[in-house]
Amino acid sequence: MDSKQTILIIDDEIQIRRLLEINLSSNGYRAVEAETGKDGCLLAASVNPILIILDLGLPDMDGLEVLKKLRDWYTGPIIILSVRNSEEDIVRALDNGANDYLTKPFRTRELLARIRVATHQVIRQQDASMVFDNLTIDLSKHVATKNGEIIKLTTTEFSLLALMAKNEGRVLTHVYILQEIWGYGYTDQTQYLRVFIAQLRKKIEDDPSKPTLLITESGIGYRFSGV
Amino acid sequence: MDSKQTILIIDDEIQIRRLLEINLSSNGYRAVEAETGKDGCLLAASVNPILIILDLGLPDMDGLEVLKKLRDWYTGPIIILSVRNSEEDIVRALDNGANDYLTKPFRTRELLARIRVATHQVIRQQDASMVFDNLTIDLSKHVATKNGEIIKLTTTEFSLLALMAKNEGRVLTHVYILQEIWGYGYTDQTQYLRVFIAQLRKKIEDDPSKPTLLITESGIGYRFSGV
DNA sequence: CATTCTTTATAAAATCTTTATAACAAAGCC
DNA sequence: GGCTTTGTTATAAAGATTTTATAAAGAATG
Repeated sequence: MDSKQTILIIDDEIQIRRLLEINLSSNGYRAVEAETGKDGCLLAASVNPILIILDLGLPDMDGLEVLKKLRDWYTGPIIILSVRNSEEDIVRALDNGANDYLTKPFRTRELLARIRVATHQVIRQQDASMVFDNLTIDLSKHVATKNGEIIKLTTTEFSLLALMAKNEGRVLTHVYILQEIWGYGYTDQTQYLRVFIAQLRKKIEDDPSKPTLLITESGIGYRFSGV
Repeated sequence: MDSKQTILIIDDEIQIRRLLEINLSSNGYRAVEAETGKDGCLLAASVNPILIILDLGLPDMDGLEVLKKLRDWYTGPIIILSVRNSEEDIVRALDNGANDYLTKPFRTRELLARIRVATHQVIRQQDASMVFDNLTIDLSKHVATKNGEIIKLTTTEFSLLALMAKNEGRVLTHVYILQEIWGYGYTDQTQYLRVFIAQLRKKIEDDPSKPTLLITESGIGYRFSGV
């Protein structure tokens, strides 16, 4: 259940990328790198990073153009890393959507602190709430309610319910669910799953003996039905 | 009261204040000035500025202390302006709630651009006072009351309560709370948290053994329930 | 010195894992 | 059809493990 936060680095200097990669990954982030502005824009769309570090001196296109292009859709923080030190460059970058501006050579620990500041202040609201009839599941608040009342769910129960609900209508196999919730070593522990499905049904079904939300697909797995 | 947005300057150098005042007011802001940390904290509470510019080298108290004091309740952006240029100072300020850090001498247009960035991205929390049934929490006055009577809370206790209440209904993980209250080096000191939650419950819950405000989410963290 | 924070110890509670057993359904056989 | 066999699922409950609550002692702070 590991989900490291991804930071995208757009810089053509291999040394800078290497340095950043080491520092970011040792601080719990996952670093994804792009050498050109074009690649950077494409990667940003596919990896959905929590933050982008952008060099202004790219070989293929002007950094400011990359910044504007990213800002067309990307709402997360963008930190500029550049050798350009003129006030004009800085002001222009900041006024075009950059959240911060550091000049090269930069200090690693300061950059990390500025990354913390930038990622902290943004409230990233994925549309994290799902509603099914009288059942709601709020992924960001980590809370589920039935008929308006909070249902007490353990960590594993909540993860399982969330996984099922996120795949509403789709049959998920035992193996798939076990992998997602318990991990790779547990794919043959079908009994765990049975126990937890029964547990969940007791908590969310109107009549646990006649489940309408967590449907058994015999021989295959389970399906969440939101109707 | 005019409609201009107020920026609070806390700096003991009259030249800096004069310079900032001219630049800010010619850019549509209203500048309010304080010479000491103490005055700054008081003024911040009374004028409710959209942004605070804080010098770290104040005569009466350490700038970092002022920053921490402000951050107990002030949720708007704080930009540090300081002659101190060491990485350690910068990182410490940023990790203690500063949104940006500029070294003196600074460039006016860059500062203005950074002010624009900071004021744009922050979603301002207006209400400095929160009411839950018979419990009230006043962030700016730094006071909590229960059934009208003031509850004596230590700094850490108050910060913890305020953090929980600000995120009412949301489950906050141990790690998140520890980071917010104690800082980055304390994410595995879950025991601290337990001790302080127990302490708080004794003070704010009707029956500490059956908490209704500070709810345990076993294996995850805690949740504040304002109902 | 009093207050607050940190650390330790231990009891209690909650959760997860494992086992046991019952229920059910489909398939094959007499 | 009725019966057994076989494979699958449901559920309760015991045991093991993890997590939490709380008091209290020690350290630091002012």
